[in-house]
Amino acid sequence: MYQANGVLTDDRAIAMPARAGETLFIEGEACTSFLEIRHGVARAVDLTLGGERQVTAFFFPGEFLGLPLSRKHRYSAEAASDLLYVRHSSLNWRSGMAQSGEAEDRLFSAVWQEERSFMDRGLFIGRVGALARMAAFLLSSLPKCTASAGTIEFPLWQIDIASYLATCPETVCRNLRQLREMKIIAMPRKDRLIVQDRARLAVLAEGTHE
Amino acid sequence: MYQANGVLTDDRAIAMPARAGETLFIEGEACTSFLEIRHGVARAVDLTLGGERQVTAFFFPGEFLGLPLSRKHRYSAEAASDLLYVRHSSLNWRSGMAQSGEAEDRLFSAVWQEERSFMDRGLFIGRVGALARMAAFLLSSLPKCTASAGTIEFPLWQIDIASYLATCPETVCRNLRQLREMKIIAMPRKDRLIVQDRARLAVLAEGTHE
DNA sequence: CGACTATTTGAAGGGACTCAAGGCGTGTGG
DNA sequence: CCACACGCCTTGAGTCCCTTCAAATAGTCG
Repeated sequence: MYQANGVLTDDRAIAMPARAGETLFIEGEACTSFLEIRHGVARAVDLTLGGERQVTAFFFPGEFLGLPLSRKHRYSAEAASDLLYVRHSSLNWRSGMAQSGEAEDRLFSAVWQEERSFMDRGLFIGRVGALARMAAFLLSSLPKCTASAGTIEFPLWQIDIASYLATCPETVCRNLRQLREMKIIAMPRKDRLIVQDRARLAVLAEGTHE
Repeated sequence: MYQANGVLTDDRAIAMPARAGETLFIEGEACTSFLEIRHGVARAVDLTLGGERQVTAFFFPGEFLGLPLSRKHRYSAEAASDLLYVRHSSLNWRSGMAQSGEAEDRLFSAVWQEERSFMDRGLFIGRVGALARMAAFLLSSLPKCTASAGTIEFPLWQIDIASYLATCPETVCRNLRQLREMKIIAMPRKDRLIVQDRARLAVLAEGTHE
């Protein structure tokens, strides 16, 4: 089924479906496989000892998660929306390591993409003001979503966005409403989004400092 | 100077000094080398388009940063304190990739450590309450610092901590004072720290929920 | 000794969280 | 097919924590 030169990009692999909320893998579990998102969004979840739950990253179509950097999974992953994903064998990952050149570069670029996903969250939350955080998040995430004719599929629950942006669901709701009233975005459906004024969204993302 | 089996752990490598504030490498620069911290603390810095500056990670003795996952450095790094570090060649990194077994595991564990550093920031900032963020940060960072007889070297500027924890310097100062007044920590000098009540520090890190 | 930066402390104001209640959508069972 | 239950979204009001602004002190380097 798999070929060495297709470790990360075997289009013939069969995509598996998952319903929103379904668990994909659990922290501590053996790292026998890693995932590639084909459609929908997955979320990385971290539980602190006190029982607090945080969404630490979102993974969009084309992105990888659960890469076998260690023997056990380093975080838990769930379907944030209905999902299509491919489960790749970690064995092929290791064999691809032995190769050099293009195959090696693809592996590293996948690792960097995963690392970047976690790094981004810090950059978003680090901004002053909940609206700036929301704007920065949208600006960065929307290009990764599947879109058609300007309408972007954005199948995230506000509860997940709130946990990800370290705010409360009410604030997320109010911020989205404000962006709509400012004619910066439009939401024809709950899971559809249109960016009407990308420039002003970028200004908001920079924070309220001026 | 370097040997293949010592790609990441060549103790004979000569440690270079750097003064606090000195730039180690810059985002976008070619990835010809990566760094290992021997003494002191380094910081990863990210500049947004609006000129905002964020400290996105700290790197403590024994940790690696600037790993050559891509051709160009993915973030900037500076000395957060006076520093001793080793500059490793990225060429040796690539050669170590070809090996299997223990050498390969060490490489992956270095990558995971770097990724974890960025992930941790999100987990800290994600907590409710500035005191909880500070407590969680201390609890996680202090074991990585060099210590002797219970006194921990903690050479971080409060301004850096504030940027890292997405708060203002005044709040960092007030939180540290509060921790001192609660007899949870002591600071015999500005860059020295003693944990007097680790258990209560852990309670605070869980947040003010109950 | 003097300039600069970091830390400390105080006061005031605002933004986000909490609490509470109602509306909406989806899926289930009768 | 309809009624109901459940969870998510929405909206409002009040409170508190953190930020901002301001000023004084401590520390560092020349």
